[in-house]
Amino acid sequence: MTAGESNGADELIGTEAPRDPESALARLAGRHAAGYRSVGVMAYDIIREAILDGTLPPGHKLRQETLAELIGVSRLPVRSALIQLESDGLVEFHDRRGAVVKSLSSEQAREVYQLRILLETEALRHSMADMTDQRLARLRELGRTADAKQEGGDFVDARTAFYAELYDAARLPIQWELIEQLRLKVGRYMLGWRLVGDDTHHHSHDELTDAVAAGDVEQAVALLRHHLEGVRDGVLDMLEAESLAKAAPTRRRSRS
Amino acid sequence: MTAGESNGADELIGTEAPRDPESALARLAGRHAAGYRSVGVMAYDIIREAILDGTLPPGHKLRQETLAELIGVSRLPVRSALIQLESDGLVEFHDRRGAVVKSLSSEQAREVYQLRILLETEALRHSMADMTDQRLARLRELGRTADAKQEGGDFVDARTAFYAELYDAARLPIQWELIEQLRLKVGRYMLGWRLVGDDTHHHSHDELTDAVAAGDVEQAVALLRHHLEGVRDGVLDMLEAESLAKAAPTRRRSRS
DNA sequence: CCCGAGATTTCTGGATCCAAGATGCAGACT
DNA sequence: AGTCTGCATCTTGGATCCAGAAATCTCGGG
Repeated sequence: MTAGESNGADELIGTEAPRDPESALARLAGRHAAGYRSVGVMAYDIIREAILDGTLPPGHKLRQETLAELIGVSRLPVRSALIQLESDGLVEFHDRRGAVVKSLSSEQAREVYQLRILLETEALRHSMADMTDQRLARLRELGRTADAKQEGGDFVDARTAFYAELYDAARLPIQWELIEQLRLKVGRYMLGWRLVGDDTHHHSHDELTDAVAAGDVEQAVALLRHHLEGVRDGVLDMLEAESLAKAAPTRRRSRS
Repeated sequence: MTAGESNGADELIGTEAPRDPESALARLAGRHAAGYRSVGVMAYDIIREAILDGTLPPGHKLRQETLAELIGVSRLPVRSALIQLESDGLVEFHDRRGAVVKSLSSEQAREVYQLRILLETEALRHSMADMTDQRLARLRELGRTADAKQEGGDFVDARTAFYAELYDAARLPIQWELIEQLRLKVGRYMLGWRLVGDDTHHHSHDELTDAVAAGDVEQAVALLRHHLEGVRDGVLDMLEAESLAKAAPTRRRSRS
């Protein structure tokens, strides 16, 4: 690609199809432009978001130089960010050959959801023991928001807010941290979930809130488990589709 | 026991009392001197080990310059190491004021062990479903080693090896990763555990191996849970003692 | 004698520069 | 003609250098 067109490309791309990571990441960088204490965490946020929303697909090579100039900083904060992302399990370092976006195998996805079910149902049990009306009201609100946003960019954020509120009553910060880690690992694939999810789950957050409000622990746990299993299956389908697409890649037509 | 005797207690804890982190860390650096692909991971290993064996106590300020020249490298790989250690939950960054060794509150310790019980008993159940004689033999060996080493530097390593072998049959790499994270958080306090641990636990690994060999899942799970609860109580006592010691600090003699 | 404001000093965070290793291509040899 | 080896280039990893912010120390005032 010629350098002269990259300026215009930024203008043109308004659709949600991040064809080339270059311009898409530049837009992300623009949104995150101001108000950061250190550019290191800014770089971290930008790259993390880019991985999570699919701008940087699994397997993508992450060249420090490119990322640095796209974000508008030096290579050093990029390196910091990549190190953090490695600890988060989102990228993978190959010894002297740089970092790539980690991809998730079906087995790993299965294990992640197995663990999420284990940890989140446990958190739910603890949380329901200390539920307050006030919290319940907030939960209701957040649940409706999460159910409403079946798609869109802040789709994942809405869910995160709901579960954060739900489990927060348990006052188990380390457990929540682990849950967040696990959610992060599958976050990139949750975006495509609505593509395969059926209507069964469309009100799951509200239903769950009902069970919590009623104090029916077993029902709530069952709903949560069922919900997670549903999402898991969706993610597995997504992974399946993706591996198929990789096996038979779409033909790319040469540009004019 | 009075706080004034805490000096003597330090003698008990270790063969060598790491009075000043300087020289102790320099020795550590010497042991790790050679055979690393990158000095960044070397710095990580050294600092991590220093935190885990108590050379760098909780609350200690980690000045990059000092660490760098002690290890014998530049500040940059030290920064990388600190970032990784932050993700591991071992150090904590204060915005523009550098990093300190994270300390563990009683509540956090309790939560860690609650989670370890949850995750490890689950791993044990899965593991026992796929146990082989070969693995059992190795387990027996490692268990005896772990039981034998009630003290010493590689005390934690022996236990890690045992549990790694025990849970490995389950083929749950992510779950093991989480368990390792949790063990890391309390690793620094496990060193002092034997001081308060009673004889009840001295053969716990061997007993556990027996139950696993017998295929008695519930018995094995009960033993594991009991063992972890015992360690937890020891760690809590240790934390209690440490907070007392902090409240009544050792008298400081003026330097020459 | 104590408290506060300012200056100094120290330390972190970022940028630029340098060296070492890996990849890929081209040429030569079998 | 195919393959192996050597060279050029690219990219990461590390070191030194620079700027900004925070803590401390000191001096002056109350």
